[in-house]
Amino acid sequence: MSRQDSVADTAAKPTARQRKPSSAGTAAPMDYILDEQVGFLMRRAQQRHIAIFQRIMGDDGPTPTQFAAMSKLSAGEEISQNLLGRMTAMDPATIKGVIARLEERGLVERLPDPDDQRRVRVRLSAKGREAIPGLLEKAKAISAATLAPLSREEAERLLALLARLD
Amino acid sequence: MSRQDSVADTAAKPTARQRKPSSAGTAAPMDYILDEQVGFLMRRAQQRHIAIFQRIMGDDGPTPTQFAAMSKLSAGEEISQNLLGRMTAMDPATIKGVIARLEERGLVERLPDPDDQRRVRVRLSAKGREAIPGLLEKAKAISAATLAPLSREEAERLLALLARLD
DNA sequence: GCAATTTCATTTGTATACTAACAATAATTG
DNA sequence: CAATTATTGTTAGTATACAAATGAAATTGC
Repeated sequence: MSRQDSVADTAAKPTARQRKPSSAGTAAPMDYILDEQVGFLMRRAQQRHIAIFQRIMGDDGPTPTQFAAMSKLSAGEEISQNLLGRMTAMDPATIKGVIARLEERGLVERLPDPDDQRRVRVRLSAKGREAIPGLLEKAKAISAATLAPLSREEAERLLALLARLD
Repeated sequence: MSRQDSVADTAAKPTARQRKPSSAGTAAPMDYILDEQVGFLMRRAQQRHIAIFQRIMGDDGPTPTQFAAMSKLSAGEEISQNLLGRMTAMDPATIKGVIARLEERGLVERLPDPDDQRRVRVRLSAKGREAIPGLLEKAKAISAATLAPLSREEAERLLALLARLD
């Protein structure tokens, strides 16, 4: 059941352009094709990636941002919450929720920083550390599955180009 | 230059970032560098794109998904809400909220479909139609600014590669 | 013609993500 | 040292996103 093909099912979209006979009062269509814009293509590619992520990580697995935080914490050091957010490209408000949910699931611990009363130090719990090897294995499979439509050279080119867009 | 696989296999790995002296009971770090994974790079590129989008559209402008819906509606025809969602890569639950917010702002109208009692037909309002030319102009600027770090050839290559990831 | 299935839209719940405003604490500087 | 500024973390609010469940309406399959 479930798995209602979300968006990708039977194409309601002809690959052809969105042409419209220049009719009376309608605004001129201009030459703007949504489906070819970088933002739209990135959104769709990410939707597919996230679906792959959830399929491989499983229902009780971490979300992409939760895994990103755990991955950075797996280096072993305690990191302040905000710094961890910067390392994983998350806003302070966003990383707060991510860490809260990881803490609820017993995967990370939050400790006061003795040197700075403002800071909260975050680290993996024992349970979190034990989960890391399996998660890394799955994360590699996720990256591979996401890039599967491309050859190795194409994938390398894509990653290089994406890296320049930030 | 063939640096690493990033695709599937566990191969030899030079250039270790994320150093970790193999200490006691900690899990082995493996060769997984978050910052080089396709999902992380796409998330960052999209964050930048959305920031550009908001800057150019302005504070009272549409969001990316709101604009996507308006862009498809600008062809002039009335479309059912779910079909519009498929055309813009949005879940039925997602497109519902997008259309509701556009309706609150008077940019679209929702009408019952006389031929199908289940359907809601959506179309641009007069105010929405008037806004379209300016929005399309800005949308072009947004795509250009997002791709600004790349040459034209690189941008074309990126778009072609992204289009194959969906 | 009618039961089974599918489609459409909605509602609820969870999880990003960002802005803005805020309080507490550190760091800087005059 | 006092005043200013910066950093850290939190809360509230808005807007995607998707899963799952539901009810109503249309199609189909026999």
